[in-house]
Amino acid sequence: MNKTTINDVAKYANTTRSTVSRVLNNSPLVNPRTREKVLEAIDVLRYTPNKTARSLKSGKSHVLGLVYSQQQISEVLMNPGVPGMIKSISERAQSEGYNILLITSAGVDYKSYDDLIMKHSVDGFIVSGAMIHDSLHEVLDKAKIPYVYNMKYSESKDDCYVTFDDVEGGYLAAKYLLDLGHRDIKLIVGDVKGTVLSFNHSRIAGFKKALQEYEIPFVDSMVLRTPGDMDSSYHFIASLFARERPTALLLSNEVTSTAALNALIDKGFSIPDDVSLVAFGYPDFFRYTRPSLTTVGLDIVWQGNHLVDMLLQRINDPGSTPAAMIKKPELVVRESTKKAP
Amino acid sequence: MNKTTINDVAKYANTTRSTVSRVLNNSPLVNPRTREKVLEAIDVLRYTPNKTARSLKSGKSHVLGLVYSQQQISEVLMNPGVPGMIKSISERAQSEGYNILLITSAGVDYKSYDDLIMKHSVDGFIVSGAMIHDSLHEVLDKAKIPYVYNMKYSESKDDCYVTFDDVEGGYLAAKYLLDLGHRDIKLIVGDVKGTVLSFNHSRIAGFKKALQEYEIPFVDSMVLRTPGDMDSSYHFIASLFARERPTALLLSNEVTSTAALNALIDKGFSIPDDVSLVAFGYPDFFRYTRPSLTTVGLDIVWQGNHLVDMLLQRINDPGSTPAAMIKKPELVVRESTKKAP
DNA sequence: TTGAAAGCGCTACCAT
DNA sequence: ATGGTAGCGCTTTCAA
Repeated sequence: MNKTTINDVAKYANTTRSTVSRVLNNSPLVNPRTREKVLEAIDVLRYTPNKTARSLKSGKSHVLGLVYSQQQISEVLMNPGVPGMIKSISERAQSEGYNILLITSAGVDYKSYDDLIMKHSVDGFIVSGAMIHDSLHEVLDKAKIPYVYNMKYSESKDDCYVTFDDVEGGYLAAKYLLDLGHRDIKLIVGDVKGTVLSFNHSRIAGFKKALQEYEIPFVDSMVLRTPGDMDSSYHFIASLFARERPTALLLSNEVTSTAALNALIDKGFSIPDDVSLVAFGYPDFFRYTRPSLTTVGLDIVWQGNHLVDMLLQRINDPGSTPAAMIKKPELVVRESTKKAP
Repeated sequence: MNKTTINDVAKYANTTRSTVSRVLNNSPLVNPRTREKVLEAIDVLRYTPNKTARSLKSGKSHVLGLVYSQQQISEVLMNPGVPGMIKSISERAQSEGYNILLITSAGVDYKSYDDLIMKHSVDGFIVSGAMIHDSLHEVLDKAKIPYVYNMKYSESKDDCYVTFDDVEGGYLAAKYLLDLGHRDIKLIVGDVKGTVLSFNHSRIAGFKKALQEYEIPFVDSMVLRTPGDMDSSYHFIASLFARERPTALLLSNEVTSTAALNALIDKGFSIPDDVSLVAFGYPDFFRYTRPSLTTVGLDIVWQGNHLVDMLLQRINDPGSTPAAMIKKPELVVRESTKKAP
């Protein structure tokens, strides 16, 4: 450990802690000559201020907690979109003078999670949570710790989140397929502990809206649920196509999309000749599958950056409730879609 | 912020900080009745100890820094293996009572990096670095901050790292292809700022060893360098096959492998009928390509766990230099390899 | 312009 | 078994 403290610097520069501290904090209340001496001392002694002491004094850690729910971490961290978000969050945070503490144990047991939150080691949380413990926001609110979500999580009006317009996303995708003449379309959504997540509800709504424009009645069997992991999804799609022959699939995430693609290829279906595929997710990922997939692209870099910005706003101006940010997704047409057969 | 401090608890329980502290730290030197009262106070007041204060006192932050070099972060964080490693590192660390601080700015400029290191906010570093600043370990050694690498980085004997036996990996892959009758094999390695990384040197050595067993002379053109990003690699492979027709490729990472796979498919080559492919990397990733790829699998979960363990050993027993850990990779045969045409 | 001193929340040593 | 107190390294009044 570098045991050089502010006192060592003061001694070397023939002054006191107070003055050194002023130099460190760019106070104008210090004689240029003294400042010189102090800076020299800092340089010679290779002194750097102890961040922990500063945190204790200021009550701010300049650390942001990035929370992944347990169920997310198992599948989703493998997900190509997540590292991109981690990267954008981390880099934005660092450019603002904050570090990222990665928290992946959330939800394992509630108590440990609570503990972690309450130890004051972070100034706020970015919660990336499909199925975060329900009372999480109560705990956070009670503790007055700022937080932001990557999706609309509760129905509470003053929720802070940065996410995408999934109604629009579902609409865009469905309309595109309908335009191509598809009529037997399945929307495949992830099933998390028996629940359909809010963004999937939105996509379903967008899907219905498009159907309505085409005066096609919605029937329940147009929306199918599958567990989120690769193998389950694979078998789900394979057995679906053993029974039925929809002409187009709307896939709600990267894992399901990959699984569907593989299952269809393995069963001898041709994409897009037999089936058209549209995937929701990280825009670039599906450039690198073969065939490349038409994608409702979610701009994860934008999301990561704004999650940080919004959280910092809440931290710097406690009590403020920044308005949720919602971005329209963009349809990227690639090789996996064509006119209905 | 939860402003409840140890003093509040002491007051509520009609005792002093000292006693509360003893209860918190499970000291036996406290009357059961008093302990009860204190615990009740803690419960009622929803008190949790301030981690920052503890860190200041103890000099330990219970935080581990996970450093990604700038050049890695741009491509490699997108890489499916990296999230797996983050996950395993993070979970192991948490189970040992440590948190992970994600540092992705390393190398942007050396000064900021140095700063970060010196602020004492972490107890040690896990450095995942292809091209970490050369003098990094000098800085760390001078500051007496423990660290571990995910690869053999310097030639120094007492280097701490957890990595894979890449000589064996190169050997396994080459031997397997030679056994299948391949004679025109190219080993494609990433070129990082004009340098071939040590693990690739090892793979080349393993490759040569296998050739030797088959009494095939090694020629330089058997090893080819490509920049690490997806698009460059793609064009590199495409133009290679415009000129030559090797019957087998050894691909040194996930990005290059994906690029090669796509380039070959797009140019109309059949895998494995025209070309056999062997990829180095995260074992599961190449299960999900089509065709799935024969892989020299690197057990990233093992690596992540042991990086944490080794770092904690250095932290808990300063001055100790745990022996490097090296695991033999495993060859997973899948669809991308067959007898030479 | 500078220094002295208090205190952030906690632990640990020394009394009692 | 318990309380008083010093001090971790820093910032920030308040005085000088």
